Amino acid sequence: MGASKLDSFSDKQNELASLFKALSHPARVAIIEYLLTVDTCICGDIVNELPLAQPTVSQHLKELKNANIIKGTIEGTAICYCINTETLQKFEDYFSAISSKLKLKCC
Amino acid sequence: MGASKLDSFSDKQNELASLFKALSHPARVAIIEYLLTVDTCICGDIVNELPLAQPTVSQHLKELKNANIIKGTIEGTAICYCINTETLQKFEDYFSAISSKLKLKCC
DNA sequence: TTTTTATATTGTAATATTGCAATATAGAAA
DNA sequence: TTTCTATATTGCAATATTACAATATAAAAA
Repeated sequence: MGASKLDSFSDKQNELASLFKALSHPARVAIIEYLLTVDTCICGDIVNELPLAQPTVSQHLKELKNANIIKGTIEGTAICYCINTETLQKFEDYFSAISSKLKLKCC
Repeated sequence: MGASKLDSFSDKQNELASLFKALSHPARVAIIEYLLTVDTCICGDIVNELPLAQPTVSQHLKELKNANIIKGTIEGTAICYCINTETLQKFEDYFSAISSKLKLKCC
């Protein structure tokens, strides 16, 4: 015991939980917010923005990429990261649907 | 080492990460979705809805309560749970702000 | 009071996450 | 080619999460 019983839940619930998990660390929130402050995709720089060592940042970037929250395209030696708009849209859609449902009831 | 370096990030980033962490498990997503399917607050029942033992569900409910995502009011022997609309609104606001920012740039 | 019912807490084992030094990889510059 | 520069991978220690049996708590019913 100790591991999550993922099989017991629906694919959608697992997918959503994975998306939230990808944002459940302040470093990864910071990465998203940094990508939002710059006008274009950014090559490099992310390591210098965070108070973490390069392998740690690389690991966080990998998790965000695996969750499809950011995209990374190779640009010579560097890698150009940017936010995956479609995935962010999923979050917005999910919470706006919840919000609509909540407005229909009283508590 | 191994623990998160929470001190290195802003309060807002830590707060957001905590909110996402609260939703980063399929059982907790399932709890939220169950609370959304019923018209009013629900007393009990949640344990029967999930494929997990009572102490495990209780622990997940505690995490959602600590994150202010759900509210629980004592109703005799039972406890009446419902979604905390204000916190859910925070999520919606956050992602709709991100969405607006994303529309202003091209990638 | 005793019993039942609903939920919380404690303790603990299994597993996952976090962070980073060391090292690997691979394209660009010299 | 060799060196530099940017990023990824590996390995491992510290810590956190998940799940649940056992137990505790506390109000309601008998």
